[in-house]
Amino acid sequence: MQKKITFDDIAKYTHFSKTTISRYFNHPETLTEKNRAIIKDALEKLNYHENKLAKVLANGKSEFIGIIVPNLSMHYYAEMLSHILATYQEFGYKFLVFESNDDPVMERQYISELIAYNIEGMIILSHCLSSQELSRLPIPIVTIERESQFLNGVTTDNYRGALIATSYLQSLNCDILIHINSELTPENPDYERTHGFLDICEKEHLPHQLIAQYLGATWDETNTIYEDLFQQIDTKYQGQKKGIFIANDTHANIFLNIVYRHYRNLPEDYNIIGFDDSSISREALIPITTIHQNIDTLSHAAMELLVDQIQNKKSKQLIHRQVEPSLIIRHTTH
Amino acid sequence: MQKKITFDDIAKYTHFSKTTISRYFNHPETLTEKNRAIIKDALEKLNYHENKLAKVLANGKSEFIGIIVPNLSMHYYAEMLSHILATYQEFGYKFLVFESNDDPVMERQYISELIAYNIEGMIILSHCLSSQELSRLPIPIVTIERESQFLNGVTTDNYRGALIATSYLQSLNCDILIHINSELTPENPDYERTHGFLDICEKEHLPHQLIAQYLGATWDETNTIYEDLFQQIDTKYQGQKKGIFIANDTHANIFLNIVYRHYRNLPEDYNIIGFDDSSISREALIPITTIHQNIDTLSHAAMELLVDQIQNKKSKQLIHRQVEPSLIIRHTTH
DNA sequence: TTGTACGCGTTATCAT
DNA sequence: ATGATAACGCGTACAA
Repeated sequence: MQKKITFDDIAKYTHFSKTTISRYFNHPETLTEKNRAIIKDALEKLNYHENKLAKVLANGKSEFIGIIVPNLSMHYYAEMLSHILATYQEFGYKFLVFESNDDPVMERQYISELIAYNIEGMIILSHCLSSQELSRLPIPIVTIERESQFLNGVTTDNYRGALIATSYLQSLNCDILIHINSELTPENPDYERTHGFLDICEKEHLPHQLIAQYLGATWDETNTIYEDLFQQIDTKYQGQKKGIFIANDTHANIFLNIVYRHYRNLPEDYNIIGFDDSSISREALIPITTIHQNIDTLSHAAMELLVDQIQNKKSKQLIHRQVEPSLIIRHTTH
Repeated sequence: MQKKITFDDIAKYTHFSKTTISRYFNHPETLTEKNRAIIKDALEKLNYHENKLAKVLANGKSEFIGIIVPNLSMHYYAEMLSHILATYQEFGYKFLVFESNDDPVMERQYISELIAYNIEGMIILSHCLSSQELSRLPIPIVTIERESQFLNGVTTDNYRGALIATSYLQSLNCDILIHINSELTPENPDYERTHGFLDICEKEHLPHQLIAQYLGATWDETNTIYEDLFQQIDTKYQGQKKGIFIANDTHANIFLNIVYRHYRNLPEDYNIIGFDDSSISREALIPITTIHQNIDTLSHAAMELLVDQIQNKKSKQLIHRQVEPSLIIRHTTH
């Protein structure tokens, strides 16, 4: 492994000074064309590779952004990370990635590691540290789809999504509208799905039931819970046309499979609608009608917000951006 | 945003020299307990945060590892990334992540960015650059489950996995054994699944068919192709007990859904076995029998290999580690 | 046990 | 248009 080539080497080789070499990269206009060519040549001959760390130390801009996701086993987060990484093309920021696994202690450690590397900003998707705590950190932060009272953040307009889902079920002339979700507090953006469902049902006086309860932490547990829920719903609303709006696509898929296993079919009186438009909704046994979350727009908006904060160090005003969801009609609604 | 505190500030505050402050972190034994306390105190009072970039510049160890995945939409890669990130706890390395999306031009750019940040090593899961090209880079590299002729790498023992799958189907007294996979070249580790299948079938004189063809690039395309394949298989082997070993769980799930939609059931004479033990195999309509790839072991082995290379700069000998797969019997085999 | 002086590879300021 | 010199924040001989 040959010794690393530095500006000094190039300088000696070309009989210029280090400064001129630096300028070659940062202000090439100020060099004569001839000298530019000479330097270009030397760079190739000596096989120079830039050292960004030295650059960072000298000018302070690391071009790093830290990102903390709760996990990568849920496609939702994996897909979000994927879109965030893709913004490299547009913004040039590199990403240092950590998985929090809902451990606040580890998350704090990750954050201090990140800060030690002079990251210019952070994107938080995990839920285990409050926005209040995070807001005290000395770097720009943007959250995605999480509690964000004290921080800039982007979320899907979940309230609107719930409205779209519910009124679509209504338009299908369902006899009973059911929403299944976890018990949530209003700070959580997901709560707006429940909120929207209830609002429209009450305003329009639609027969409805809200099932808000613990829905399991593992797939098996969730499956068991939904089997139970299915029994309840199936007997309670026998013969009625049911419109079931479920918290997310993963759960909708579980429910769909249970119904299908029971009836060897999805009966006409079952209408299921999920949320997220994640891959499972497309790849399910019967492609699932769902509310599309524009993950691409979400992640791009997050990066825009963050880059803005990084560049204009001012921005006292909190910004919360909402992204419009849309209805994807597939085959679990008739 | 207050000015950043440095060793100099701490030094002035405590009337020690910078060196002593440095030693506080790197060789605390050499300080008296009393002085350690004084410094500790000052660090807190002034709210010091370490600057790892400066440290890296001074001592050359960035504690960065670069990692390039093909994408994160396939759970396989997302899960692998997840396990690799988790090794932070054991090895302390931070990860700079890029998604190649099978673009060799971008991948080369990512790599030079990574090298510019003095990464100590790289883990490659993407397929678009040959191990020969990669082996010319001036940093330690380990590959996971890909062509690795000129580089250290870890793979699942796919040959063994195919043997296990096939002989399990044989033990079920199938009349015909079928393997569905893409057309692969022998350098690709996945080829060993086909290789193993053929070997055992021929050695034991088992009736078999190999379907090796293009299987689609999008989910829709793949689905269409498998619908076609199902028609062929279903008519050709009517009444026979079929043992179908499919390239991976995602495809196995697609095939399962097609069969189920057709028969509203999985008939006794259909035996399906996937590969990977990815989440979809557990969460399918009927949990899918599959070959377990130990992703945890794979990623850990990869990190061990890499850390080894980083520490002992020698290692001329190429190392290829194979990880044992195992059979997970679920409900698509009878 | 502690301090001095220099190096790591850039950028920035001020000259020329 | 180009150069000399001093940062950036920390590690490490070597000296004391």
